[in-house]
Amino acid sequence: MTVTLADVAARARVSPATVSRVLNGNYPVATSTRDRVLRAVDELDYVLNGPASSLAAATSDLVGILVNDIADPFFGIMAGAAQSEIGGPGDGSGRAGGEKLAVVCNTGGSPERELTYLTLLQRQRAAAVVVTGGALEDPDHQAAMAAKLAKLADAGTRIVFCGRPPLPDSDAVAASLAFDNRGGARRLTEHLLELGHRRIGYVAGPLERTTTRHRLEGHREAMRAAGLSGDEESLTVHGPYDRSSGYDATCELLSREGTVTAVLAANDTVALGACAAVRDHGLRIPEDVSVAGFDDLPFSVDAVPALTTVRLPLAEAGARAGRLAMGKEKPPAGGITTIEAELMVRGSTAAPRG
Amino acid sequence: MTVTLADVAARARVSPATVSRVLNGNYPVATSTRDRVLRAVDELDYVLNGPASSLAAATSDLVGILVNDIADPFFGIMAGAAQSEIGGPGDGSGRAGGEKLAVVCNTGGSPERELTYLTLLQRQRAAAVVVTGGALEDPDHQAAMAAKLAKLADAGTRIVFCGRPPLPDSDAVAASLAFDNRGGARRLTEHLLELGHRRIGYVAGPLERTTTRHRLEGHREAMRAAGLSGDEESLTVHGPYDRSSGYDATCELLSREGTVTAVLAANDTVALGACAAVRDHGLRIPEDVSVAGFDDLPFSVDAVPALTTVRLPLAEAGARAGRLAMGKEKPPAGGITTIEAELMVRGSTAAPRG
DNA sequence: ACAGCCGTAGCAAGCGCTTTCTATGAGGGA
DNA sequence: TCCCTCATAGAAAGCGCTTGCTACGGCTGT
Repeated sequence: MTVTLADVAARARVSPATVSRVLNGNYPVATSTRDRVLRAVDELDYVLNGPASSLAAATSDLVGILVNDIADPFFGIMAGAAQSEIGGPGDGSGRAGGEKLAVVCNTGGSPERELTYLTLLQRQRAAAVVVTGGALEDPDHQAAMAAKLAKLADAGTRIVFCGRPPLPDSDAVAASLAFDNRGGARRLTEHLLELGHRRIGYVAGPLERTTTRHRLEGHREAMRAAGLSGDEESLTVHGPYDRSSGYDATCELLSREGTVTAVLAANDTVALGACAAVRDHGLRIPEDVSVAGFDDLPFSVDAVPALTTVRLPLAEAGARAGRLAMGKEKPPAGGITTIEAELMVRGSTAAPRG
Repeated sequence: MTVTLADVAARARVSPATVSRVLNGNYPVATSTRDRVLRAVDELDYVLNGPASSLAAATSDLVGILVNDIADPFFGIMAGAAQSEIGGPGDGSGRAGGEKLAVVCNTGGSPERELTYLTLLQRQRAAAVVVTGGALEDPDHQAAMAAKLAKLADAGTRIVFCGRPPLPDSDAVAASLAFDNRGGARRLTEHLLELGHRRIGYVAGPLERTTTRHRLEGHREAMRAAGLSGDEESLTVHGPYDRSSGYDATCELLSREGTVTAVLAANDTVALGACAAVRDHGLRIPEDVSVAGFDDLPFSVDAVPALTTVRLPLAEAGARAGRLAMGKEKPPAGGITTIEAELMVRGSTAAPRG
């Protein structure tokens, strides 16, 4: 029924070993032989049996990319960029050689699924894994991750973090690309402070995520530096990284006494919800309330008014992570790189009413 | 170095066969034996060798999801929904059993990559493949796809189309879920006509895609039914499914003589670009120009004004495709289902000025 | 002219698992 | 009491491929 290596060998009148070597192209094969084999492959429409070959060679061409939420462009952009660095052809080159199967796995932000996917990839003896997105700050989960990653690394899987802080005390991760969330949030807050804002609400992400904490810390650093550290608790609301969370949190912020003149959102999606809430309260942006986001996703420039935010070079980071995963690029010394975040000042922030 | 089935067997003092059976759970094993084996698995931290097991069983637990653009939430939402139906635990159930590895592959809209990914999945003997997104209308590519899919189906891979028109003359595809793009576009256009618009610009997607054609056809049907079929060519501009295409096309539309009073965009992302262009021309939405999108992506409701669009039940469709791929749900008779599109009238459309 | 090499190709031994077929022991019916 | 049956476990034959080692010519060097 299905064509095997042996069939190709028979048709090309060579041994299976030779066919294998032609296909893998790492052993000298005479040109005439090679041509004969290739022709046979073509004529029989032969497709290598991946499991068999992975078993025999003890390696596979699977590369996994873990994301928290595949419906969120934040991850989509990184994953897409990584995938194009990893994927076989289509990146311009010819047909032969390192055709990796780059696949993205959606954890939905769930720690169990994260671990499960890692196990599944371990099962498949994945060649590499790119883990994106902020980590959970639960020590148990961190330990479980570290253990799992160590095992993967042991088995020869190259591991790269992208947009995720490095794992402490672990040499399993070949390279970590972390965004400067803290610095970005600090600069964003400083921008607001310079405009004259003093009461700044902060709609934070879920409590137990590193990304959330770093951004919040950056924000508070700036506030503290300006001598404004009193109302931290009452001006911060936590919620998931989605629009409705931004809406609800902003409603709450606006209803508290001593109303804020600006709202900083955990990310651009949350900011969109915040904008809606501000408007539904009959307030104008930025005249009555300034709003800012984080990430600079493509839609942010199209918000009305355009969203002031912090740009994260998602595509570049993803591409770099892809290259690192493929071993096309050498990891930085120490394995850790911090990627700068750039403040994008646009129409949604202005001086508070005077 | 790495733990194998035999190691587990030795530790549990049973034969490898028994361990295998415990792990696959489809053969009677005494409870005491099972417990012993499970304990050994745990103690040794055993992880099944996927390739080996796929090779021996001639099946794998890989399920591929092909998308055109992973950075586009249109695909992200479908893929995410499909993936949660397919993925192992985390969907609430316990630990055992059908833990499939649902992975999404990003074709970037390139026909070659589409085919390449299909080959790669064929190599891995994927259990199922979900193909999303509109198809290319190139006969050569369609034929190549049909051939490739036939081979996959032959090898036992279940194939499901999601948001993609059925492949003619092929029984390789187990089920096709197609969106009613034509009907949606028709109703959207009718809405505009009822408001009194007569000169309606259409920013279409790339020429050679089924989605583009169907939406355009629906639009023109409605126009023709209203006796407005003269200016079709001059009122249509084609471009990719992205924001800048919407911007550029709308600029062009607005600069042509006999300016349009409404712009219909190929999808919501394009509509965002269209809105920006309208604004940059010093025109107001919807007072001067109405704008409408398609898909009803999450951000559309947050546009200002909120975007009139056509809702496609992406999550439902994706989930259903996932279930079909898993064989959890029986394919409809004939294998083809058309999914209705719902008109969402919001603030971005209104009657043209007087 | 002969030994030694290099360039190629084949042999055969697994890789780690699944699964068919067979073996064994404990009960139960006659 | 003996045989048959059911429940459970093991033996062993692959699944299709890779790769270390061996084999075989024809060349080169002396």
